Amino acid sequence: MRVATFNVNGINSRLGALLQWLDETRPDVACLQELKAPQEKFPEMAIRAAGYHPIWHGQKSWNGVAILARDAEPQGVQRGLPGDDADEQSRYLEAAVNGILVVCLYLPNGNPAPGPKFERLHARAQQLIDTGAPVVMAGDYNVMPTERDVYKPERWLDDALFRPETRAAFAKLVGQGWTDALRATHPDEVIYTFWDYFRDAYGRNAGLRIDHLLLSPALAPHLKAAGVDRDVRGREKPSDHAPTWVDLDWPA
DNA sequence: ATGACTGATGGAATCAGA
Repeated sequence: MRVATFNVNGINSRLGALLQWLDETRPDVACLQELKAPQEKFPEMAIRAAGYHPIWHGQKSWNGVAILARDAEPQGVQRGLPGDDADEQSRYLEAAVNGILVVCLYLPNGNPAPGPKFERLHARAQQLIDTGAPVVMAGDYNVMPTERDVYKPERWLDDALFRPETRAAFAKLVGQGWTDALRATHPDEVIYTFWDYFRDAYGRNAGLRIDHLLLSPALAPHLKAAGVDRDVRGREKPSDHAPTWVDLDWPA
């Protein structure tokens, strides 16, 4: 079973690229971020025609997240990160697919630093760990966990994505018992998931690893492989992120 | 230190992204 995450940076302007990638790689679950579309502008028919059952949490102008499930209906849908009734941003979705709880999240950028805190995500993530269920938390975390995950670490030291407190918050999250699937399967490799549109960042491989798939203790033993569909970033009219995925030994 | 590039909004110029 393959679970992927892809910050599409506008689902309607990216629809062709998204459908091509879905057709080529056929992930069983795809978590999407930055839909940049209100609820009623989600291209539901095109997604269904591609063989996927979508749930989504839209928002005008920015944000917006979706979970697409191939040949399966997502169950028990939860919209929004619990713990703050005043939070109206569409950045968090939960649903069960094939017996796995899938979390699709899009964490705030945080700039200008120091930016938002992680408390609410820590609390929810701990609750999910405590259930003992197989969980994958996939999405755009806007955090480079270590120096290996930035093309020029010294230039990012004072940026919210890489400041020590941000990295510490991510490390604390992982320390609850989550497995960073990309890093677990490629301990020493330089892997990026994002390249800025500016100054030919992709051509220079000036990238960041900020899209992550975290596996709960019940799911981590089923991890078989993980990777980045890097070539998608090099196509016409690309998102600035590339799709990132895990393959699980789990019946689809 | 700054700006470069892209999408959404709204119908030009500005904001947000990371």
